[in-house]
Amino acid sequence: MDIRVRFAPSPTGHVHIGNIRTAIFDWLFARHSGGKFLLRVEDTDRERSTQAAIDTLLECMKWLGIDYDEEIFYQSKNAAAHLKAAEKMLLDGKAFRPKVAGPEPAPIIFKLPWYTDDNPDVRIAGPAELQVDPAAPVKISSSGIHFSQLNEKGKSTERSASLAGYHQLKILDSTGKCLFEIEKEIENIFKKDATFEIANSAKLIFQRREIVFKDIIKGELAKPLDSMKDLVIVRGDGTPVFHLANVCDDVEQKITHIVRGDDHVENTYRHIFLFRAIGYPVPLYAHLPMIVNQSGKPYSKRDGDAYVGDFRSKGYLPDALFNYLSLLGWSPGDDREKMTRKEIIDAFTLERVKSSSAQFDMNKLGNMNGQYMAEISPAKFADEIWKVAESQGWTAGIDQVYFAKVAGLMQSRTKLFPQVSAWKFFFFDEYEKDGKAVNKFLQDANVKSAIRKISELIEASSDFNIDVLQKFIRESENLSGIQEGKLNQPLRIAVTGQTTGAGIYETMEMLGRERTLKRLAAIGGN
RNA sequence: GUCCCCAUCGUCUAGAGGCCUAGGACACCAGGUUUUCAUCCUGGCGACACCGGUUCGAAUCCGGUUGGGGACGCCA
Repeated sequence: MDIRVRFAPSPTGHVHIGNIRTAIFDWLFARHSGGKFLLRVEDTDRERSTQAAIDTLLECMKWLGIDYDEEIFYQSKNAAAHLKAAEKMLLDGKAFRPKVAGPEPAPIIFKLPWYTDDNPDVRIAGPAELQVDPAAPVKISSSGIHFSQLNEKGKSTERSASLAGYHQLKILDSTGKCLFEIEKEIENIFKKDATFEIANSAKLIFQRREIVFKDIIKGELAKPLDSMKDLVIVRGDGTPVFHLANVCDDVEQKITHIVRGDDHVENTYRHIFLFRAIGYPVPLYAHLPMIVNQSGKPYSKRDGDAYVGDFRSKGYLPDALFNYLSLLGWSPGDDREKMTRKEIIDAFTLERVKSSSAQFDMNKLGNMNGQYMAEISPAKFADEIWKVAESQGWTAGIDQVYFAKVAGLMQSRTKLFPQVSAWKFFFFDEYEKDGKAVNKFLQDANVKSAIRKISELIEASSDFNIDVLQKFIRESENLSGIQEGKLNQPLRIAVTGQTTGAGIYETMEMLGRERTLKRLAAIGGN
């Protein structure tokens, strides 16, 4: 079989981390199996769909290296086919237009089929009974069954469902007397539009049927038909509804496997009927567990970090994010975590996807990103980080060769590209200083005089390199009675304004004699 | 409320009835390397939600309880 899967986002906002994870799993499955990965933009909600959202989606996919096969399929362009399918169902008696009061046109409603003997997805679950509120009549018509149930506290709640779930229905009153038998009236209901209102109903007994499918990830999933309703497939205004469009397009695109978030499980039960009604084999399903945020809640608009673009602008590497996301709800089965794209593709199977939800962990992503960062070649690192500095707008007049040297010094302690902004002290005399650290380390008179001594030693020397700098610092420490090494941190703050960074001797050497002396003089005083 | 789903360290996970005294990773703690910082190395802390059942044997199978999530639109 030629495997064909699709990623079908609706472009109504930014792509968030859950969406893109779905795309990643779809893509991984397609690439692993040698099938096709198709992109379908579900833009039937014309009011909320925007071109900007489509653009950012495409950009995020490209950034993460998720490529797609064939042309992008725009759902809105296939509306005619959706409507045609609905008309056909109307003609075949699989759908109907309810009578509506008022001038607005009626929608088209798909009717869950009454006769399901030839439908392998429907099975008999056994006899069932439901207590109903005798105060409210049970209403039965071609548009379904309507009744009220009493809860423990005696509160009455209304329910309606498709007739399809109520085979062999008998309605009994409180004495057990049968008031209605559905099999006797079913022809009248469907062919002659007969309606019934049965007062004093106390109990419904019927043969329960359920719709079943085998999910590749979750295993066998079933839902009783008596808890399902017929569904609108075309709105009163004549536009197709998601369910119809989605299924028609899957048929159109010859989709064989549907891999999507498990918030769609309930839709699947209905879509299976739609596939059958259209006469297309039901695809195989795999429902992915959700990703929840760091508080364990589903992602919502409030989770600023959820947008894929944010990860990019914060400096995360696409390969790191991809790798991390692939491990959310899936694992190769051994202890590997950091894996190349190819290793992930080779190891990926839907059967190994977990069925419980996974919590997003920034710490782990950060660690993963660090591992990828450490692998970047110095040249590429210098190149990438230059671009970031450029976008931060402070590269004018900076020598790129010198910049590359600084990058080489700083690479091992850079976790995220935007941290480059802390390097300005290498290039400018104006830079941010950590005021607290200055107060803490540079107030002591003895330290100041020791720093002054170092300046003198540097000035008197013709050499300026790591070795002599280290020697001078030790010498000054000894002269001032300061423990060896204790001058390092004050010096760092004096020349960089920061408490962290590369080795202090290397940093001073990189800065050069002139700048170093100038900054030391500003502290030690002369 | 009804229906559906889920449940192993704080987090991501390994685990297909005996290889489990439950393994790995992140985080955390301690020590070491780096005369700073980061990296790195070593060690430590730390979980089968609960109750029953099946079995010689259960994290694993079954039932129930609890907890969490999802779906119940002329949104997608």
